[in-house]
Amino acid sequence: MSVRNALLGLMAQQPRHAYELYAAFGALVGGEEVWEVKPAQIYTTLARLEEGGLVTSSTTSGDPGPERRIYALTPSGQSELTRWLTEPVIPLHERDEVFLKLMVCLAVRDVNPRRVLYAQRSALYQELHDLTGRRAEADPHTELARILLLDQAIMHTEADLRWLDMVEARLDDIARQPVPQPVTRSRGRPRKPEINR
Amino acid sequence: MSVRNALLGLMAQQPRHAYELYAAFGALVGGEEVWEVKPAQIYTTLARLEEGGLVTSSTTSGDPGPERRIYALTPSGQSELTRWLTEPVIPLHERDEVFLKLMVCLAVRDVNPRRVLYAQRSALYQELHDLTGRRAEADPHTELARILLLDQAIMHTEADLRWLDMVEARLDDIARQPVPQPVTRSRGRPRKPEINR
DNA sequence: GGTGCCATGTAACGCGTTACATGATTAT
DNA sequence: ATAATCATGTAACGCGTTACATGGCACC
Repeated sequence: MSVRNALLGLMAQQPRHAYELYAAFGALVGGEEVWEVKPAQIYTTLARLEEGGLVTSSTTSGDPGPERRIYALTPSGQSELTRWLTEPVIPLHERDEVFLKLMVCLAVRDVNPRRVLYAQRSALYQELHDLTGRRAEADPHTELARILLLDQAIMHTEADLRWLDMVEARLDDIARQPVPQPVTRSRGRPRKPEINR
Repeated sequence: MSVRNALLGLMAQQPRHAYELYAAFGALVGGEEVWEVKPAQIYTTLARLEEGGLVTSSTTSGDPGPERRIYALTPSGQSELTRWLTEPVIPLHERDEVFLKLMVCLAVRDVNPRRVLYAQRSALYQELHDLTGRRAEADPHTELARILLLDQAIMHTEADLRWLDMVEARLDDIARQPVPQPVTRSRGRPRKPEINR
């Protein structure tokens, strides 16, 4: 979804061909390493956009160079772009993989939840170290995009680490509670099972 | 990816049929409203898991009730589950839609970046208010999953709000800088364009 | 002559979504 | 009766991925 709309923005600047969009996207986000997009995605996305009437393409007999398709926004593509820019993103937190892992651990009692916790924590510390290093190297004058993204990533990672601490504290709490029983599947007409009740 | 693996966990508890997995997933994450999964996803995911040899299904002539397929883990499904639980999640921050919107705004100069900023900020405040309200209502003794997830969401939202403040400060800074020129497409053999250099 | 970037795609798959269809059982 | 929930799926699409294939041009 994001890439699609960013492409609309780059075409709004001026019509471009596919590979140019690929390169421009990399430049927009501050380097291909930061937000990697595969060329294949550009081509398939452009095909869908054209199919949806948001862009049109005109073939140019390359001279010099190979034949290219130049993609340009249609009016509906333009309005789609401003719509995207205007409306806020409803954050889809609440869908976290680490959270799921912990819940599965508590339900399955096959792997110790602390193991998940510790593995995650050390991975996040590693990540934080890496991020702050890259942040320190970035030039505030020429690499605005990279700076903003790294700052955001650092803040999120710190928040994740604090959350892990909180989770561990809660695990300590429930360690002194009775052990939850695994769910038994009912026969015939099963009721909706409730886990860790 | 997450749902797939959580299903493996639920089947590790005991073999289950599709709708039971659907219900168990809802219970696992603390309510369907929290992490909504459509039944269709369960069925298609189970088909892929069986195709991949991670689960097997046995048909039971329902008596009473309709005919069902009971899904159970295979050894390779079991090892896949422990693999997932053991390895940490490398966080894919660095792919944020709001960041992309801001970059597109700066490049396109069609919508004011502050508009994006303010829309996002008020949406996040709204979200934060909503989350803290739900958090206050949750019962720490019976709704562990909901509590953990809400705490996480709250921390992330706060981090996002702080980040928006930082971004605004940086926009103030560059407002006193020379305006970046839009990229012109080169002819013949275009070089990789660099935006907002 | 080879390496590497420019440039264009296709095919197939994974995850998730919406929409649709069908029918059994249970509670009111 | 009828509404809700249980229960099972199919079809088609969107976004993203990996892998593969092809060829031009530039530089060393």
